[in-house]
Amino acid sequence: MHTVAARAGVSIASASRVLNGIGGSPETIRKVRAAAAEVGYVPNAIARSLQSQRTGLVALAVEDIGNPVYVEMMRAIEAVVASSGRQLLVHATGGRIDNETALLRRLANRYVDGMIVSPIRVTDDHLTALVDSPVPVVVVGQLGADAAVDNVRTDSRHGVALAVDHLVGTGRRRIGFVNGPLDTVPGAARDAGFRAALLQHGIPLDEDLIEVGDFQYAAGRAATERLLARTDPDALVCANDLIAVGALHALLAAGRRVPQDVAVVGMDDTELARMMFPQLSSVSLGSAERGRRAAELLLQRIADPTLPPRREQVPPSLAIRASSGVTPPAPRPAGPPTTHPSSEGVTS
Amino acid sequence: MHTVAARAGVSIASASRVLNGIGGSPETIRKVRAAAAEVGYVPNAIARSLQSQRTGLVALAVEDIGNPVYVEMMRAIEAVVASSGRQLLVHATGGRIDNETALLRRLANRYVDGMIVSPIRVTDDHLTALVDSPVPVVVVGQLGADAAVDNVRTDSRHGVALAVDHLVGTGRRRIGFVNGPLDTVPGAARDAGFRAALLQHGIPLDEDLIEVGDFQYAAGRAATERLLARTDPDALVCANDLIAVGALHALLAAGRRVPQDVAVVGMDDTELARMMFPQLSSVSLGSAERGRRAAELLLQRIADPTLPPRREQVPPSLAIRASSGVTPPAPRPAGPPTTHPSSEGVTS
DNA sequence: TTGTAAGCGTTATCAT
DNA sequence: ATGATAACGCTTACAA
Repeated sequence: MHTVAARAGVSIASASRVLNGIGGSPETIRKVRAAAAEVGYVPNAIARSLQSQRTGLVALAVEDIGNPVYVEMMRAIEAVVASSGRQLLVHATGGRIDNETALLRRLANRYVDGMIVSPIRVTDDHLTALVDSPVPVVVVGQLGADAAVDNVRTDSRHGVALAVDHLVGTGRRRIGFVNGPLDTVPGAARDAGFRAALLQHGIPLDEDLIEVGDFQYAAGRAATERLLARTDPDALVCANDLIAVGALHALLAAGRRVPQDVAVVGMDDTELARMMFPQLSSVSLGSAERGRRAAELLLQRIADPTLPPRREQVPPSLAIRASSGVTPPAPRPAGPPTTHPSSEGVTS
Repeated sequence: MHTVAARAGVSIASASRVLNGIGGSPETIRKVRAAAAEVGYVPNAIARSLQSQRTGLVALAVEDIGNPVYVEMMRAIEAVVASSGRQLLVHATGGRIDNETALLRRLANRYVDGMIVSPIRVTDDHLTALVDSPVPVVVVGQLGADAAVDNVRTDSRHGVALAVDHLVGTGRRRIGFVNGPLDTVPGAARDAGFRAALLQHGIPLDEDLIEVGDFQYAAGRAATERLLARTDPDALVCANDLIAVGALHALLAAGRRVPQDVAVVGMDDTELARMMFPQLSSVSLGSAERGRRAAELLLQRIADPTLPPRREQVPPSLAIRASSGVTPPAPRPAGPPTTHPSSEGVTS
């Protein structure tokens, strides 16, 4: 900038004005533009931000970008964020809470105009960092009732209940549950939901039917193998779709037919559920909708930081597909996946 | 900072020193720390970066985070980047080139210490932006031979040839090709590779056997449906794994058995290929390895910007699985997916 | 319209 | 060890 101004023979202020398109005589504009082009001037966004107190950047922190549920959430967020002229940056924390806190510290210190965070583990320390963030933060996921942060959640306990209701309603009684880690917020909520749902139906709890792994494909498969080695379920509720796909593999490898011998229901209702054979029934937790709302809350708060903390809730719903259908499916799936899965109902 | 210094009754410089852990008498340290805690001081990273000329951030721009190949690449990059104490931010461009250029302009202007970009379309304008970037940039993907940018590539033409060789070698003759858009770099390269490979084997080209869509699941399915409506292939090469999954659905829906009637080979060899029934053969383009190398090149260049432009190449390889096996598979897959797919060879 | 100068929030240099 | 003071690169009153 200094160089450009000198080269154009004008003051640094005039150069700045021209480069920002405000004012300047035709002659000045010409000279400055020429000088800028000659030296290949590119503005330093950091310096500009120091002055303007904004960056035009918004960040999203999730545990695992490999999980399609976060991809869907990200897409919904991106659409909203882009409409405000900002750009979205995503960071995968890998579930390492120190990493997440570090990110929060670094990014929230003004590198971005705001953040959306979807933590699966949340400590006090972490919560403090969220609340004290210098830039607006919106949390997607369960949070203590009194946390003073904008928050969009779903009711995953109810989501699990939907799955159990459906399975019980179609005659299943030995219902297994393949969950993620219990020290995570979603893992704990789903565990509680599963136990409550069985109780609701008067089905005695058999701990052998509950198995825990990570929220990932390989872990889901391994967990299901352990479960099958010791007991014999007629249905499996899985804490997310990645686990459900792993369970499907384990079941088929063990010679079980799905859904005839064992029905499978996943959670998150991602594209992955529709990609499988048989297509997976899955509980939608409204991830895209939660993302969209979180982004809107964030934009509102960026516009007006004095807003009181808000909380929104998106209800779960169940998409029933072949993996838990009551009619025996053909050896191979009958048709291509539909674009709008929830339109498929159970046929009985 | 100003406030903290005043409150502690010391100069702004002393406060800065204490907060950065350099020097200060015990008494000063105590006072400053106390003052900082009282007012809830958080450093402004933007201001710090203006001074230090670094942010500790590295960005990765890819077309579509929903594509598992980019997830794998991202994980490899993240591992390297994290080892340098930096954090990785990802941006999905959605293939919109203006978006990518805009991102480049914004981020590369010092918001990040460096960028890795994997463009699927590249215009002159775009290339200029890459070359002129104020911060180090590494490109993953094909680029003009003379582009003065660090570049990690694979040979996707050869990758397609591997697939065709394998199919021809197992007796297939009517080999179809479901590609992505021809106006993308990978789409064009794969198209050329397919045509060259057929020629190599003396198989006459039948344009009916070639179909084009997007690099996505739904597009792959639709493209395959169009192809099946007009001709009758005994094998299908797909330009990536998402397309291959779509093709699998279209084939099964049309009553074709895989691999007995139609063999299917995907590309990218992502986790998705191992998740399907039957498991998909796929050409690995070494995405994780390319990511890892790109990250290393970037760190080197950040450390020494005077380095000459470098170019590295990662060879493709073929993982053969059930979808193109010559032995008729069981109605259901025989076993669970293996962690290391390339160890599975064809059995005949 | 144009130039001077005062920030934006830090860090770093240099006397003291 | 500490305190002025000058950067860092830019924007923006305010005067001229």
